[in-house]
Amino acid sequence: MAQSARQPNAKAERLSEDQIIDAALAIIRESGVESLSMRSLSRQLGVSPMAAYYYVRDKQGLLDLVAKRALSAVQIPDKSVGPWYVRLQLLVDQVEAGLRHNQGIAEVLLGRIMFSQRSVMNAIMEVLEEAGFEGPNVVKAYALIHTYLFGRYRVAIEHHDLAPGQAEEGEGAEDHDDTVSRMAPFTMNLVGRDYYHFGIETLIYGLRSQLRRQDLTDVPD
Amino acid sequence: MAQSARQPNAKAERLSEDQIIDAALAIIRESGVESLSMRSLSRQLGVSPMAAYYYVRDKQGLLDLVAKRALSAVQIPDKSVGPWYVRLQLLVDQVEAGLRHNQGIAEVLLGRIMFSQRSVMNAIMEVLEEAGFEGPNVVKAYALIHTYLFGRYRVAIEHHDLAPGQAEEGEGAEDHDDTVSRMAPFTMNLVGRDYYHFGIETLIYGLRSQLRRQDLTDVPD
DNA sequence: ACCTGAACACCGTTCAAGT
DNA sequence: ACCTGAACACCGTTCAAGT
Repeated sequence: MAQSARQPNAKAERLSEDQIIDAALAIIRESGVESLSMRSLSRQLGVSPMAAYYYVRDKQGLLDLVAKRALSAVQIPDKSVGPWYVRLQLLVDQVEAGLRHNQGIAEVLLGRIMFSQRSVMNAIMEVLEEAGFEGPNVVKAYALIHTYLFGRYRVAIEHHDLAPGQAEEGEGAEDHDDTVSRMAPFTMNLVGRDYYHFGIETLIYGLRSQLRRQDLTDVPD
Repeated sequence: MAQSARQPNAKAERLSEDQIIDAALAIIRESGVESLSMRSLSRQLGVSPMAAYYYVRDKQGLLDLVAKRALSAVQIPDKSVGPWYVRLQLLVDQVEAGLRHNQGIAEVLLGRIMFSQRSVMNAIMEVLEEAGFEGPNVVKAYALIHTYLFGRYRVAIEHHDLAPGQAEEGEGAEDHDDTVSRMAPFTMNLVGRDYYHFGIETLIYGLRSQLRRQDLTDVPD
């Protein structure tokens, strides 16, 4: 702290990867992923638009760093803690906590299949293997979980919905009907904790059914 | 056909909503949603950049039209065709067919919760109600299906993956290791039909488990 | 009614240059 | 080594204007 001549609360003289990630996360939390740009990042950091390019190859590289940070707290549960579905639950709960804490980050991770935190992906797949999934089914089961975990944040961003009665027809014109929002409580539900639990629970039940089916049909004919 | 003086294979003199949708779908199918812009659309149509704005309010309006068209062929199955899960299967299979035929369109629909083809959403929710889901659970079950159906297309766009052994560490530098693609068959699987069927099957099994649980716990205490 | 053109405030990225 | 500045090829959208 008293080591060098750095100003304490102003910005540091040199950038660092951590500073860049912090700035990016600040933007994402405040205004959403869609307003994170290389240029808004540079503004946040108080540097020139090109400064961050010394640390990341391109914008995708930035997103990878950010995604990695968001899931960095996830701990791989020990085999002793319980059966596979309990450990699976523990893993996805931690991922969900990371997503919830960094609102808007799920968007980034959806298409990247855990490029950054591959260890989390591997842990989930190992649990699935121990559960009894084999070969391509391990990947399929993982991808199903992945899609739900990261995809659900993209669903229903919109609030301004029309009344459900009136369907399409009519040749255009501005239907700016403000009869709005019998749908609003609907879209609300989707980011809530009970929806998350319902979904994960359903997925795990479904996977267990798949295993039972697999056992029955796995006898060589 | 012989009615007016329109040129047959050149572009028509006046735009129409249908022409605009066709042009947008052509771009999406050829180069993906990310390269559909109001400007690329205008180039495709051979008109000025602002021409389409007479027909749509903004880009989101364009995407709504496109999404609606992609699902326009979906037919609501009659109640006589079978139990709820069979009709659910029929519905989602048709949606999937629409998505498959218009590669890249799922992206658009994921965040819009069927803004355009609400009838499909309603049909699915009705089936779920007949299955035995009640109140908020109908929406939760629908959202789960929705997320899988439209979200899975966003997963694993990337092909250039690193070897799975080597984890992170090291202070940067270009790891342009071309040890690539033990992951490549993985990303391939995710757009295949068998992955789709595995996912939907698992979801339906899971939903059936939820119904059984619901029946057991629905007794007033 | 239907479309154009210029303009504004943005993007990501390359490339040469500064310290 | 670390950052800047100018430039290029893009965006979506507004607004006034043309036919």
